[in-house]
Amino acid sequence: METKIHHLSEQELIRREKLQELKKLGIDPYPAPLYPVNENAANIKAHFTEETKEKYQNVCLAGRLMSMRDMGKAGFAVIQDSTGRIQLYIRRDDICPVEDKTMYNTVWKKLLDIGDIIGVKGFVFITKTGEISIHVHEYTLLSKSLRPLPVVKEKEGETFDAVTDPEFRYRQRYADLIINPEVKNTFVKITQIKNSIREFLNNQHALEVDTPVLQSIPGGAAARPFITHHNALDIPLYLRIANELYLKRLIVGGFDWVYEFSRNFRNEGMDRTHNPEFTILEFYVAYKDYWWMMETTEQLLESVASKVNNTTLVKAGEKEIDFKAPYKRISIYDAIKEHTGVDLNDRNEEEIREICRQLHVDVEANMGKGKMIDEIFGEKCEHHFVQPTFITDYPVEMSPLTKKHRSKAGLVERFELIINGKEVANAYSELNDPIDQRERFEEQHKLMERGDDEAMYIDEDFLRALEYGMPTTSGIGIGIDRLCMLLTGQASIQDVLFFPQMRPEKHD
RNA sequence: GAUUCGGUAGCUCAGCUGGUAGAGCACAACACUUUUAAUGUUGGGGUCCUGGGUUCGAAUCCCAGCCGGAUCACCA
Repeated sequence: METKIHHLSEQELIRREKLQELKKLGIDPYPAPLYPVNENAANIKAHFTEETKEKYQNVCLAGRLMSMRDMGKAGFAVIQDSTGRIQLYIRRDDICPVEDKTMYNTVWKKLLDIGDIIGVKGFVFITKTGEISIHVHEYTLLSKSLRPLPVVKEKEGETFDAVTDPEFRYRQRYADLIINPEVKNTFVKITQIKNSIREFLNNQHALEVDTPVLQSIPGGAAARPFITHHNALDIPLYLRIANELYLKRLIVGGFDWVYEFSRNFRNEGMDRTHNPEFTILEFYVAYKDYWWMMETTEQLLESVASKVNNTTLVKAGEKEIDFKAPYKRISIYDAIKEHTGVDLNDRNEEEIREICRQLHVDVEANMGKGKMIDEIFGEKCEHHFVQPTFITDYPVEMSPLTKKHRSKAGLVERFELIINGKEVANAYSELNDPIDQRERFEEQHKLMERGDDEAMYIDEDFLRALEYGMPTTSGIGIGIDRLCMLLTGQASIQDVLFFPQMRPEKHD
């Protein structure tokens, strides 16, 4: 295990020597007993005053040493616990009231390092310069750190030597979290967002469920799956690209409202808004349609935004986005008309192909009508929608799981929610006609035979479920990572995932 | 996948038209009992991403590769 020992830097070697010194002094650098913490940094800083100081005569807290300033027979240090940072004041003669000054002169001043985790007991006071601090009368080493922690300094809100290298931050998120406190805040907020969504849904008596991640037919979306193999069954299995078909089976089974935070896996490119695994919240509600779903969606998002940010406004670069309901609704044809001047109503495939040529939208020869319309929208319209906007009534060819529009031929009852030029949600009135569904699957199957590797498989079991009868249902998928990016002001999906996918590091 | 920018000490970075590597912090030593980017003095620390090439000589120029970011393409 120590084959790398000769690659250690000077500072790492010194820390290992200190480790041995500590052991020689009878100090266990990784002690087993619990440490009786009774306070934390944020709490003390929020509540300590001259009036309340009696309550802070005997505090015990633990954290990571972030800076040390020795001044001879006394010194200051800063520890960071899960709530924040607080200063310590430590004096030799408090720590070592007797002749032997080892615990101060040797252990504290020489053998402890930035990055070590220690526990302290003492009382809270305010220094001459007004800093709430802990006057330490006893400390305990709780974990020795062997790797130098990048030191980030700060003065009057200005940060010095911040570690900004994205590679360092994503590969060593543990270190990123220690030294960049705002990163931690982002992830705490992400959990608040998810909790707040759960609260909204649970208040409406929705049921949170779990459905299979390993699926023998990867359905519910058009995407390339990851494939794996089950040894005992000797069958291929796919990591799910969506959970839609399973949630609909549960609607068939008699639940009125089910939801799941679905970790999905898609074997596709990666960039600022795509990670191979990502999270979609899907929910399905019986006896509703996509108009109802638009209202519910805008209520949900307004409620979540105002709960986690105390405002419905968020900044996205230069732009300001308002999550306050209601959101603009526009059909995809009207959106295209608005931004290109072209009316696509009643146009056939060849006419649309010609329009694409005129608009300089690149289309392939094998693209059908629906796909070309989607291309025009994506290229000419989508980026214009900065404020939350529902784009409605998509062409049927793009939507094999969606109910046909109640009054517009060739279209389906579907909407996408666009925010800041990106799709955040996709919803529809669910197709519940088993015969129509079978035909749509068969069309997909033909596409697959023509080589479309994102076409859907025919899922016989799902069809069997629909044949028992599924109520009219509306369902939605909300891209949680993208929503979190918006609500936390992060520009990259890597900043809302603790451990974004990276190429493996080479260790020699 | 394409284009582009980057990779130098533990961290942040400098290093020009080629001449054998530098700062601040961190680290080590000494001093200092209310400091706070603590301070003062002294010192140690480098596979300049990797491999080739050009050259008397390469961190620097050229080629290939690895890793990362950004933009584009595909997608959510």
